[in-house]
Amino acid sequence: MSLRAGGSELQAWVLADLSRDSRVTDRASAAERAADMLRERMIDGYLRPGTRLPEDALGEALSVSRNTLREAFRLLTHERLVEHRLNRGVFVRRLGPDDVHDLYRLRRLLELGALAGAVLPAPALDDARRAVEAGELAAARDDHQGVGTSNMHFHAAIVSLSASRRAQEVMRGVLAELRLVFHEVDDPMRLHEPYLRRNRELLTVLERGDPAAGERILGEYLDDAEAELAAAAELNQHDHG
Amino acid sequence: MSLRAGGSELQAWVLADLSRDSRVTDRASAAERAADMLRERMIDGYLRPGTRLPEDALGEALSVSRNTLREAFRLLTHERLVEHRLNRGVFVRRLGPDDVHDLYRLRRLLELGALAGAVLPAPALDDARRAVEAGELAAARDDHQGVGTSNMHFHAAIVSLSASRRAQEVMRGVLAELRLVFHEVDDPMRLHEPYLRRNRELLTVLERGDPAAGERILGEYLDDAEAELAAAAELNQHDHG
DNA sequence: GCATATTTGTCCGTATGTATA
DNA sequence: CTATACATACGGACAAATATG
Repeated sequence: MSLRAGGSELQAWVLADLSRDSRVTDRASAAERAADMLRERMIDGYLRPGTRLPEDALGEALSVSRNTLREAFRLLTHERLVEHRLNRGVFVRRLGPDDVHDLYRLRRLLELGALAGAVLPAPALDDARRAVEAGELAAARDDHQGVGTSNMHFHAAIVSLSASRRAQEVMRGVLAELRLVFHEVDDPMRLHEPYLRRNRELLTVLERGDPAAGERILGEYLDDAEAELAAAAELNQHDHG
Repeated sequence: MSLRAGGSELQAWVLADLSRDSRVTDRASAAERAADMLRERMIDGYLRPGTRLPEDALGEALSVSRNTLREAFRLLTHERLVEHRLNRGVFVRRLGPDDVHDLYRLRRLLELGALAGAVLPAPALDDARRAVEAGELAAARDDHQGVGTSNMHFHAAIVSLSASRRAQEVMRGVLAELRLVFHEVDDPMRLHEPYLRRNRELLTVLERGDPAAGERILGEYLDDAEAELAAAAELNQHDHG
């Protein structure tokens, strides 16, 4: 069984055991749990940009009512992970080059600002080091997903040098949006792999307590990554309208 | 009639003609309109921090169903303007000193970063100039509310130098949260008035194309404002538990 | 500590408006 | 223009949790 839906296909196995995704099962409301499950599927690439999310099929798969699912959609809409087309339904967002440029302008404020204001050495560098090591390990195992994830963690750790919870939360949102573009790139490994060396290099100068050198390295990384992702977004836009 | 609610009192006149607040009546959904009205009441200080927002009474006052109002609550929760206590209801948020410090760390990233990356002169400086002039006019008229509002607009204009839509949106959220603290200060005029001169000064050096001097002035402003608001938040926390 | 009243959390059925075929 | 499909919003129902006396 596969649910044809608006041009993109929603494979049944994506929905398979969506209802028992027992990470947060308690504490949060039903809507938040539903949003958590959908967010995870988007972040790990199973729900690709452009996919339509029909209320009835998803509600059934998640074992929640339509109202509850709509609440989950609202949450995801505000995270910009899905978009609401008037009277047409909810779709996984597809980012264009403009979005990529905007996201990277914000990343520069967050990451370079956090670096400039950091007092080194900081506890957050431990998180950064762990992320670098995890990335190198994942690359050795040819684990594309893992390389991407630890790259995200590394840059999230950079922002946490700012010691602002809200800044970290904004960064989480930025990275979640960017994930949507990562999955449009044909070879994610080729995208992330060259950055492993730079992350290591950046970590080294930060541990040496040299934020100025860090800003230079980070700035170059952001420029390159922005260009590559913008190209991917451009390409994808022409492919699928 | 006054609705006793959990310790804070929800005066009837606050709700009086909440339903015909005819600014955005079309285009937006009922939930968004309801959220707009509530947000406005919080921003202009009629709904004070700690106030409980009962679904029943508010739904009636806003002429929306409970489901729609709950959706409005969700929007405001995401903006951190209200907080949801499970099975206890929704309350206007009360910020502590920690929140103030966190918000100012984020402001520094956004505002100082925007300044550092700005190419001057920029179109956004027009917005900044208008805000400065509006602030001086409001002060001359002893319009406290107006002074505060134009100060917000001025700093929003600073961030828009970053040319990032998302950064501006984050800044809007930050300023909305800070409003909640402004209303805890006994004399809002005393809070904002000394900053009028600094805003004018900052505008001048920016128009001269000197971002470095701007960063110094802005940095001092942020330090002073943070200290004052943190003190206000501290005081308030002890008053109302 | 207990019983009652109130409020919230969740879900359903339905009526209305709007876009698309 | 009609018909269909869908989103939007409403009102009601019931269980669960909480506040009140």
